[in-house]
Amino acid sequence: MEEENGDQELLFNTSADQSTKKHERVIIHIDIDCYYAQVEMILNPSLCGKPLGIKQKNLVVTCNYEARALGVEKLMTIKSALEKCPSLILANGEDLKNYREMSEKIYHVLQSYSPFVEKLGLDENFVDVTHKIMKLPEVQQVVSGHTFQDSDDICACGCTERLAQGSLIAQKMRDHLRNELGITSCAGIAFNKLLAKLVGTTHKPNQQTTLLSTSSLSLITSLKHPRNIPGIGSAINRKLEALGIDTIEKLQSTEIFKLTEALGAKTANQIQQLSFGIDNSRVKITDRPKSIGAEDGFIPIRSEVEVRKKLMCLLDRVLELVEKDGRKPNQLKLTVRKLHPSSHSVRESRQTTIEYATGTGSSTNQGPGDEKHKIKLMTTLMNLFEKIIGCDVSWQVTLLGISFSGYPSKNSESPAENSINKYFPVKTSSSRPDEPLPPAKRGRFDESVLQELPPDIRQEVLEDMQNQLPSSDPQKPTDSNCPKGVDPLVFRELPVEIREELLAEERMKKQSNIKKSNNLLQYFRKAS
DNA sequence: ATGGGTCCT
DNA sequence: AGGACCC
Repeated sequence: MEEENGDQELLFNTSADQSTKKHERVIIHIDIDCYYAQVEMILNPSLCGKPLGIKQKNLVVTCNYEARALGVEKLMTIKSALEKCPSLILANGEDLKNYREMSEKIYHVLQSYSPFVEKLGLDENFVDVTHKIMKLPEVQQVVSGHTFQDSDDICACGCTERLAQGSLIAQKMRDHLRNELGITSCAGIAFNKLLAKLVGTTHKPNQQTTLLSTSSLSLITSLKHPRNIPGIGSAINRKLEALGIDTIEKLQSTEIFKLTEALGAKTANQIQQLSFGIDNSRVKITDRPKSIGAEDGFIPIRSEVEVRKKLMCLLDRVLELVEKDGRKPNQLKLTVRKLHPSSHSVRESRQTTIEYATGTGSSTNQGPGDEKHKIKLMTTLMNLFEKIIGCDVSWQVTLLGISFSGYPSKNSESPAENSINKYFPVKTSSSRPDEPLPPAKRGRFDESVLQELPPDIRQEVLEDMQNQLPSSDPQKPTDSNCPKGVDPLVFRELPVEIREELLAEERMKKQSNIKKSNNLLQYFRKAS
């Protein structure tokens, strides 16, 4: 069972730094260049070559590179953008329909390279292509595109070749997007999601960059400020600043208990790992949306008549999306932004269960049939509105949002005999509860098998694989999984990379019945 | 901010 | 239901 690479890698797992299975995965992050602007230029090619800004309300939310060359920046107000660049052409980007459509086309192109595609917003995708990496007869280490900070040393785990191959796949993806959709993009290639995303931004636009594993600390510390790490937002940043932590290095070296005090154990560990470039989170296949909604912000309104009008408009927009989706939601949420007398605004929401009448298999199309339905929904929305406004005497509302959720989950309760087991009958949980899959076989499956499956079953299988693979599972929280035989108090005080290393070894031991422990763990064992 | 989304508490 | 994060 452990044919090729199993034994020898495990037996010579000596270096604390570049060891065995550290960089198993190959992750590609694809980021479309100035997304909204590109879509508008494709829809209206006469805009090409001219400075173009996309506006929402009184903001330029993004702009093309011609506009950037003239000083326009993202999130400028319309006013200051036009002062900077009087020749700026503006397109309204409040209706996301066209952007959603192109986003789905992009997703489908990427899916043709790997089933493991995760969307982040409308213009970014992570793709896990680990299973596409081949053992090549000859050493092939030509990287397509840029390499981040070329360095001579080669990681012992063999990831250099894998990442080089990943860069070739990324190049093919980007060529495909360009040729089929006319879309230019950037790509980052690395062994985890964090680093793939970060390295992709080092050469923009329309370029790609590969991070070799030996440069990962260099990349992450080049960000300088913790706030620049995806996953560290404004709230965490405020707390870090209260601790005087304003560089990545300080975040790396802060005692974990200090971070835990301020942020809780889970977040503390997560962000300290991020500060070392460690990110074990999986690429999660993006399935159908869990919520479908629409919002509109506006100058303050004060009457229920106006609220009703706004809600009718929003409801029409969101019902169109829900109808297109085809599923029947059973939850309806209203969110309201109230302008508080004091000056700043507050969002509140109320949710309720509904019976959604139109949709799926019904014979009614967009007809008078669902007028009654809309009226019912309007009634429940106004009831929710009252719950929020309630006793307020002179309220002012500056935003309304409607969102439908609670869609049926495909994986309903008893898949017992019918689905996965039919295709993989022998080795599911029943026969040998504690026997893990051989490491060499994990993550490598014959895709032709997948192609044969009915689409719904295929999705189920892929999700199942993702959920079962221990190799790339997010780290379990903290001290509770201190390795066996190690003093938890000692464990807790160790630097995060060492803890990571110990936990990785612990996981490997559980997976395969390794006999010799020529590794870090033994040094931390209590004498027995 | 804008108009969306996700997940965690 | 709110709050954090992402774009």
